Amino acid sequence: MKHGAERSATPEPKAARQPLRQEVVDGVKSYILRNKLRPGDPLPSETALCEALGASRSSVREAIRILTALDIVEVRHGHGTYVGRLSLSALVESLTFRGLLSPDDDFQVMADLVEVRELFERGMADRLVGALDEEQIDRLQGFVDTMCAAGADKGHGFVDADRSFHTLLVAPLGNDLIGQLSAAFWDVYVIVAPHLDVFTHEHEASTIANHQRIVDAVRTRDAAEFAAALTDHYAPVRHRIAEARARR
Amino acid sequence: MKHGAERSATPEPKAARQPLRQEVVDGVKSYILRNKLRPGDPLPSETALCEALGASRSSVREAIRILTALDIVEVRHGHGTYVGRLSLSALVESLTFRGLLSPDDDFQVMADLVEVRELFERGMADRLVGALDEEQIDRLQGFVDTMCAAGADKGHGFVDADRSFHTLLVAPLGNDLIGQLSAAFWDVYVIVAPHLDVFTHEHEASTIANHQRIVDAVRTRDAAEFAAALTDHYAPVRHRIAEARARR
DNA sequence: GCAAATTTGTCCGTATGTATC
DNA sequence: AGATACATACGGACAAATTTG
Repeated sequence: MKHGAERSATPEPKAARQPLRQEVVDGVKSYILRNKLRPGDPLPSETALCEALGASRSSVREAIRILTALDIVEVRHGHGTYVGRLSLSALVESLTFRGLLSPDDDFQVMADLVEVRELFERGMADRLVGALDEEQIDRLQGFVDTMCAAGADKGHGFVDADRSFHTLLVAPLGNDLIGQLSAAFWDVYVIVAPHLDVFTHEHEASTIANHQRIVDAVRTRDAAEFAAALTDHYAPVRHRIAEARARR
Repeated sequence: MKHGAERSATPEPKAARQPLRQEVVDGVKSYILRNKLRPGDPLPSETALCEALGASRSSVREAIRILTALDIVEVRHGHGTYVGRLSLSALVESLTFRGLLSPDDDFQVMADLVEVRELFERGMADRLVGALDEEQIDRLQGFVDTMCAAGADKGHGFVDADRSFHTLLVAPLGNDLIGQLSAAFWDVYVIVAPHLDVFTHEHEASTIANHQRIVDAVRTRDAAEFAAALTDHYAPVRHRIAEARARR
């Protein structure tokens, strides 16, 4: 025997042994938890992890790749490895690929996605119209104005403002998960839609008008009007998806 | 020069070049999309991918690790690599770690999680009481009966039935994403809660009673009672989290 | 600005464990 | 049981990026 001579701690003669890289994954996770590290904190170098965990550099590197895919660690070339931001980037990548893969009725993924976003905002309508303060409403108005001015920008400014608008809209709930999920789904939609002939920038004027209506409803604290405005905002999106689906 | 002699396709003299393994990641993704593969379909072996994409085993293997973390590919030792199931397993791992990492008020993650699950079910109450057919309601009742009988089982049968109950509850929406997110959040909760001294198996009797009430409300197609039953079901969970938070 | 040191990125060769036929 | 194909793991070497003296 030359390589995997001993697994030191646990021989595990019969039980199905997990790959060594998985032990490294767990080891790095434990290290972060044990030392109560925060996103951005430095981690030991690859060589240090090798001798600390008793694995070769290949195994350590593969483990690090897994952890980076989950945004649990972050690597900077020639600099070092650090604790990641724990974002939902893995969800975005996973859902994006799922959206691109589906063969015939792939649009179901997109429809589901938009429906959840609408559910977040409509389901929290009562709390939102009460929780948004004047300063936040002004910022919402600012994003609407930006969308108006971004007609020539060909998308960049427009979609960014749209994303910021909906992110800020659910922010005062105090539920970070909802905000991050909403943003993640928005990202997936923007990436996948162009590949499916779902035209997003067709009716910019009406999209802006609907956003304006949402702002007005929030400003007057009218929950019913707020919910109605959301319905009218998402209906065209739903319609465009159904339209593209019918084209196949 | 010996190793990175040529990047064949794109020299990219000035632009910030991405790591080779990322090109392999994109290459495998493109391969799956190009050939319209489905979950379970076989992928080329590592050596085949090496010459096809012009990369070494190390780079290919690291790329595969990234793709397995996202459940885009699945590897069976000594057998081969296949298209993965595209589940939300990465979300579960990511959120679980986030839940375990938080320093002082980590319970916010758990509270957010439960709130989203409740939002899914309460926000869709109207549609759910209409969409669930008799056969599905009978199966819901079956899970409640299982929870009753699983008192001695010490959790295993109990939690499984609980998971199945809520998964089936949102299934008739026809929105797979909601079902998978709901299940993923449930998994995270079950994994993280024990580490935070959130006692889940304390009031089994009342938990079962609340599930029974949900079933009864669905059977009589009473949306208001259904929503009320959900509130009473989730209130204790929320309370237990707040209770554990107060203990610190 | 330069050179050295540190750290990650990539490659190769080889040996081992695992599953299929 | 043997043969084959495949993934797993090791160790060493060099390339590229970054920081620092």
